[in-house]
Amino acid sequence: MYTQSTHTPSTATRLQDRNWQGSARPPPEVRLRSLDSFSTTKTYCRNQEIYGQEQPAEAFYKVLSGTVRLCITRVDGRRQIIDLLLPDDVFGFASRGEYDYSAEAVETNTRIAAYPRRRIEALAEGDPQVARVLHEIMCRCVSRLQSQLRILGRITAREKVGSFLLEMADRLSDKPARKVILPISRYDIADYLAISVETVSRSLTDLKQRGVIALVGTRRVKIIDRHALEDG
Amino acid sequence: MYTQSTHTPSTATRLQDRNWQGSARPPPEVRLRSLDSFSTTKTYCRNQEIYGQEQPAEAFYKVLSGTVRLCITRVDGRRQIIDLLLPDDVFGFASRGEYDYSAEAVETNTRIAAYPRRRIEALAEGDPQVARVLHEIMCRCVSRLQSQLRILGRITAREKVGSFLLEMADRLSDKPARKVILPISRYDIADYLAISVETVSRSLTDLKQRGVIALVGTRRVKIIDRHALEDG
DNA sequence: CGGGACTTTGAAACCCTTCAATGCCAGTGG
DNA sequence: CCACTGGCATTGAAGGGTTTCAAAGTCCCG
Repeated sequence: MYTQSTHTPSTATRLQDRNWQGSARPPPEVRLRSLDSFSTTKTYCRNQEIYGQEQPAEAFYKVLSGTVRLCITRVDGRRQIIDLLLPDDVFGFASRGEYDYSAEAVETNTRIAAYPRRRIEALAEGDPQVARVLHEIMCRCVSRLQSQLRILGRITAREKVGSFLLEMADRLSDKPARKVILPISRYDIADYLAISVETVSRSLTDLKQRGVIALVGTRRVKIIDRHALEDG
Repeated sequence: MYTQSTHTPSTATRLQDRNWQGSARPPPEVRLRSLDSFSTTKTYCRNQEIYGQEQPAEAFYKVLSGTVRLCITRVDGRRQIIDLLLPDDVFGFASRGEYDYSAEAVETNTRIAAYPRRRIEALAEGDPQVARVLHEIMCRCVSRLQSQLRILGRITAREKVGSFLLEMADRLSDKPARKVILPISRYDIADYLAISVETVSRSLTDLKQRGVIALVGTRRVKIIDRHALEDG
């Protein structure tokens, strides 16, 4: 089902490897090599569950490569994607001891690092740097969820799809990019934006015909008129 | 415009005053009286701004009484409410040093405690308990935003309004309550659920006529059929 | 080369938005 | 005391966007 490997220094991954933001005085770069000795890396298959809803929350996870979706399935069978995790994103927070949503790998060869919650939290008790990094990670998570709320709050499907494309372009690249390779299918986009698959497809076709974007195949998107995407 | 008062022991408020959740071993109750000596309490008027978008993020805030909305106004003039803060909720996190949204008091006599960010973060550096509480607060924030995403992800307006009523009932009371007093107007509900005011009104009327809820005046809602509200 | 999943397109029904008007209520001033 | 005003809430009707159902087209992988 999956391959598992203990962490090795050469493939070192850190829970967070960036500057301490949100603080007025920019502190030195925080490298938490100490955390990596606790992490375990697994490779997941397409659609494979990383953890299930209502399972005890025993670890934080960080996406090394690939994409992860947090979902919930309603009683009527409809699926909702609550969050989409890209490389370097951290997930697995739970405020009640168990996960509120299930986490699934989107594609085969999705590599995930798992950090045992208790050990990390115990570490944070003693090491302010660890606590600080945890805090920044949470801030990023909040920021990501707020962005998604802003997208879901838009009125028309074209606006939602347009904002989604921009969001992906920004998150998948360090600089403002003109080309995006969509990490998920139309179905996933639909469940992420709370619109039907057909509407997703029609919106993309619409944006293409308006000359706002260009499509190469189904996953490759070129952003031609960024301003039009922002306004809807 | 507002009244300001330094903190006094008699009206002691804590940044967080609950058990450490999300951990396997339940630790003793955490009372952070030390943080309160740094907090400043202000009373805000109806629609008064607590902080503005893109202002430097200099403090965390906790709602003591009343309601706060985090909003953004689009270029087309439409307003979106990204988050709704009720008593005991903490807000004001920023991942880039400045606030992403503006915060406004909903009603007159909204009391807010402000905790200077730098001092709290400095405290957290030295006191693991502070860091721990900060972490739990962030978890609650993430949980709240995910709930809102779940609501915005529903299809029909009736489902959205129904979920919103349940959410308010759960958040405004410790136990599952049958009666809710809505803290915000129809306009605010509309901007929070990303539907028009008229649709909010029609949805409520619809739910009333189906016997799912009862309305006393415009703000008082009695939940009659909780199950129907959950399913939509 | 075939099967299956994914994507696109069409048409009808439905829901929501928009525009418009009315109703309601509290606060204010005559 | 009453009329008036402004903000909020409700209701109606028309138009437009989205969902749903259906079908065809495309891509990928075994």
